Amino acid sequence: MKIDPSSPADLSAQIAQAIRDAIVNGTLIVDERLPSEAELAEEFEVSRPTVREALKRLAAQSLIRTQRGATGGAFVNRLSFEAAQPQQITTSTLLLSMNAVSFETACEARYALERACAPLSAARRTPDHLATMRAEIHRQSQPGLTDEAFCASDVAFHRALVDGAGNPVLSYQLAGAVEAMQPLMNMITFTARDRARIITLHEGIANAVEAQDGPSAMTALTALEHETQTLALNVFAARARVAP
Amino acid sequence: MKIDPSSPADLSAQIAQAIRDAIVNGTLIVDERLPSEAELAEEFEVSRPTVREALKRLAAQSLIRTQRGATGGAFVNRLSFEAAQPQQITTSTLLLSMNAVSFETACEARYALERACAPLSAARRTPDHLATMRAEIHRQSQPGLTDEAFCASDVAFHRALVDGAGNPVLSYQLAGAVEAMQPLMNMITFTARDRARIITLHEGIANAVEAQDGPSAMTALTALEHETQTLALNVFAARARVAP
DNA sequence: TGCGATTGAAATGCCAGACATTGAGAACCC
DNA sequence: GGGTTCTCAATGTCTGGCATTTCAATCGCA
Repeated sequence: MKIDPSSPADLSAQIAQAIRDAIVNGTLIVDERLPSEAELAEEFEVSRPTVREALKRLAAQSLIRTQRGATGGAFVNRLSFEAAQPQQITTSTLLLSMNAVSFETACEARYALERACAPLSAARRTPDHLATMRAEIHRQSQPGLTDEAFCASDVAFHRALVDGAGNPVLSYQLAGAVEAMQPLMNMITFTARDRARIITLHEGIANAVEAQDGPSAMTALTALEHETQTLALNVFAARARVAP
Repeated sequence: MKIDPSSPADLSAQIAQAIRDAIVNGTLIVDERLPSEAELAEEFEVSRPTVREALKRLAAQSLIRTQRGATGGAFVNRLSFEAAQPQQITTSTLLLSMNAVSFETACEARYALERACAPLSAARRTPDHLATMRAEIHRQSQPGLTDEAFCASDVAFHRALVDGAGNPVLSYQLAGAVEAMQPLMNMITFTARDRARIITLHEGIANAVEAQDGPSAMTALTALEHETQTLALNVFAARARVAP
């Protein structure tokens, strides 16, 4: 592992990249302890603060964890889906908000991905997943629910659907798309009639998944997408008329 | 923005989180300049190295960029799909390798997601996307191609398919899944007959997309998934017999 | 001999101060 | 007016040090 002191890039960035490469290509394995900060500083011929900046970069990506004390140090982290999830959601949220991604585009992507899960979820869902879906539908029909709570329940419902596919890779990818859309969804106010229609569609999805009928689930998801798109269109149009 | 000096978490992690929150909730907007390191140090009542560690954490996630010189400083980055892509791929790759995700699971997820893109891509693909797909098919049929090059071309083919959907959110999510699988795919050696079958299936996909026939594209993708799974199964079984 | 308390060492977390380098604008000279 | 130099603020880096945490070895005592 070597770095180029004359490169225009920061030394800490180069060091971080060198260690990252070592982790990705398997030179450093999970739970292995890295040399101490002082040793790394000597190896790369830089000072300790520079090494520390590099290690913080890696810690920000959950690639390493640090432990204090005599047997402490920096250890290669086993990157878990749970640990990677929040970062992916933050990134996805910012991508949507900073790139002026339209509601339409985000919504289309989300439902396209969900339809991909539907057949698998229909085939493999456990009673647990079904119970969660039914519970969230019930919550959504409670009167007096705020729009935020309604959206949160909606997310929980869809996550149960996705998790039902029993494929962690799918769950991971989908969670980013679904959760990242929540800020956009929260911009919508739902009337009682809107909610009723959505709940009916949710019930259709739950029924299809319970009957292990993948195609029906996909059809119901398409209907829900159409409903959501129409709803958003109306809300945004109304808002444009009031405050142009 | 305040931090808790008595918290068990690192000060630099707390500071990074505080700034991250400010970016996500819109308190800090794109291209806005953060206070200088010295000012941040004073505001949070910590030293400058601590502030720097926090900033490096954010830089590692491409949330900020720094510029030297008199008018320099740290600026909120416009997070682009292009900048987020490499990080997502690194994370996905490590998730697969560190969590012993089976080839079967990863492959299933990948093709499920691609099938989600197929109808959109069939409807919207441009001549450019079609040309790329045809070009990659042609490359794959070259004799003497290494397995790595064949896989790389395979990835390029599928990326063209996904990009054809014209939805950046989908492209972003899919790129992670497709690219992260490359190391797994590279473990497979392809015989000439394997390649011929794959190329035939690729041609079927390209034809369906050209004819704007979404359902056929999905069917062809399913066939390709089945082919890939069978192939992998045989390769791994053979390997297990040779070196148990 | 056995066990608890003490101490030592190693590591990270944090700080103060300083110097080097960079880059943009201001001031200056021709 | 145009090019050149100067200035200065900001980041990048280093030195040295202290604080804190944690484990392990050692010591003391029963």
